Amino acid sequence: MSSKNIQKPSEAELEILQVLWENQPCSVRLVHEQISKKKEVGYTTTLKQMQRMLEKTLISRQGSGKSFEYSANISQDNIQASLFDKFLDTTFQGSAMGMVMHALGRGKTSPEELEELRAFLNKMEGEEK
Amino acid sequence: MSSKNIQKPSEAELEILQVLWENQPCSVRLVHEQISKKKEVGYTTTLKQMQRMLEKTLISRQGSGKSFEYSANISQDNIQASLFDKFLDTTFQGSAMGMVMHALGRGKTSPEELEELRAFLNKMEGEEK
DNA sequence: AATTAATTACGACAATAGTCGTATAAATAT
DNA sequence: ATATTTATACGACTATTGTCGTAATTAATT
Repeated sequence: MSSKNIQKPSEAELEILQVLWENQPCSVRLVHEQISKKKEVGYTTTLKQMQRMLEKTLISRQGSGKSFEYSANISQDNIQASLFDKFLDTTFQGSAMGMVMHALGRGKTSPEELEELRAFLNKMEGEEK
Repeated sequence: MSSKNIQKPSEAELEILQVLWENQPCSVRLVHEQISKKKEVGYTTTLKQMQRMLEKTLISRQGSGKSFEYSANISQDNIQASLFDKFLDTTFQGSAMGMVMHALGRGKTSPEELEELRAFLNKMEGEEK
């Protein structure tokens, strides 16, 4: 099996991981500020959340006393792989094509991206022998 | 805004909706049997779940007394659109291309599907402007 | 009509998620 | 040294989810 048995992070945890992946290592303060841009929430809420993630070893930290810096213990790729399959299954009945077409058919994809995708496709068919 | 403010169904609710979309209108019994193929769970659990979904008006039913038939109140397309955006955002930072490539790069896509996708792509570029 | 079988209603409980308030502790500024 | 600010620790509470057991109801059998 390719994707390990990662315990699925909750919605809020995922948001925090998101910030970490882009800024780690960083402080709770920073994470909280980023999160605050998207939704209103108290500082201690974010802090508590991260403390729990620490216990679950979803993240880790270095430093001491008043100044800690946090980092994610899982890579984004890992999470993506792990969540993707589940999502595909429950929402698109496992049809990757169904999802891909939905993704492209939303009208939010630029011609450049379509071109990029086409190139990717060519590359895949090339390898596929 | 294109996708309405649908309250996100839980995992278990989604599984039930899944069955409904394919069999509606149908009984709790049928739903439960389908669910049972995937995981072990008591009949009353499924029933309770569906009763709650009824309250939330996620589904509705017709009939009376002992024989009810249930149907989903939301279309699969709707849910897909609604969940897709959220998932894209939290897991792939909003990059549809990132997700599409992940989907294709898993090595689980058949050549036929790739061909199908290519055709879809051509069609899109044709329509564009 | 009485018994049996199937279905629905209801209440309860544990686990998880999300949210804060308050208390401590540490660093900084006065 | 003290006061002030800023972080962290900790406990608590609410809402949601997932799970059932048990009771009540309805339909079908005998």
